Amino acid sequence: MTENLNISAAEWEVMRVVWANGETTSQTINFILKGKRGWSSSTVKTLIGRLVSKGYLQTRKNARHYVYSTHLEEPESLKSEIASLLERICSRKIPNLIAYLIEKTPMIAEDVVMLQAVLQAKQAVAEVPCDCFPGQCTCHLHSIDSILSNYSHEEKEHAN
Amino acid sequence: MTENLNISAAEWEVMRVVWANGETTSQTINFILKGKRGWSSSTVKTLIGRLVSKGYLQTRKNARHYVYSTHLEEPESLKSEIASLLERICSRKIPNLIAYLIEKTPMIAEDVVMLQAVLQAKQAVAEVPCDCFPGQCTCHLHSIDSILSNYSHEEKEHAN
DNA sequence: ATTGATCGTCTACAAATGTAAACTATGAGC
DNA sequence: GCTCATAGTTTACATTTGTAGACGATCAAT
Repeated sequence: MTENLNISAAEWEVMRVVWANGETTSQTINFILKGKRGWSSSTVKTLIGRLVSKGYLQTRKNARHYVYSTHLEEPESLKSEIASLLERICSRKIPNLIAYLIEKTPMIAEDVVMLQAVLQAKQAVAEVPCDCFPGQCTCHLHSIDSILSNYSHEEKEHAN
Repeated sequence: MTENLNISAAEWEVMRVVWANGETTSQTINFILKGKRGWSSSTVKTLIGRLVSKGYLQTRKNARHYVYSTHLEEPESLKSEIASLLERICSRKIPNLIAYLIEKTPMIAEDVVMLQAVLQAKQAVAEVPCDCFPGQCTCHLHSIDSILSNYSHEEKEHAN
């Protein structure tokens, strides 16, 4: 479901236009991104081209010219990006990050209620395993020093 | 507080080691990342060097060699990364993303309680403004078509 | 003092990304 | 049918990133 996309930041700007407008002409994309980012039409053409070749945009010939559309969903794509980011920290710390997001995101009462409901339904587990590689998280720190002292004299030569 | 970092994915691996271990020798970083990513010591050296020149790692000469440390905090750095990501969607949709994170993140009862408390304290606002550039979000979609029809005949020549 | 291991700096190079010009094909207006 | 504007394709080029070898300095052991 949340497979690895690779949509660069600049390409994402193009995707947003297509997500917001559905079938979209390059003229529209151009107009919007010239306004938002000051990009020349060449730049936008390149980005569209790359998205097409990556398979993230589809083209359909509409009379004279192409119309672009996408099979990707915006929310799914963002989830995929977020998921990659979250791999950067210990999974045990994710709830703290969520707390931070709740605090810093402005939201209306409905949103708060909705989140309360989600939390209400949340099934807790007995323990969340630390999924970090030893030495990259304090959960596992203990092992590192001892391992290191053995290491120094065996693999050094090949370490070069 | 959450200023723009630019720590690449590979560099982040090095930062994690320093965050987990505090003052760290290159030997330790090397050992851990050779294990986790199979990187040669050259690769790790380059990454350390880049982090030092970007000012994210500090060096201290400890007798024979350097010891690396950082002034950045891991949670702050991740917040900064997340914040940049969230600029990719309409701020009105962030609560949905938070809901998704709550659902998909495994957590213990304590975490759930903690989040409930945070939500309890959450101050809702009357309305969250859509901060998207017109044409990149359905909130503002209405304006685009009309703007576009005017556009076609004035700026086209310069748009080339 | 010489030698070798260690580790920091310099150089290298391919791939991805941001940005854009040049070229080309084609439909629309004259 | 000819010309021009529009928009897709190709080529270009600097920067960042991932990955690593070569070079150089220095401490430790002999």
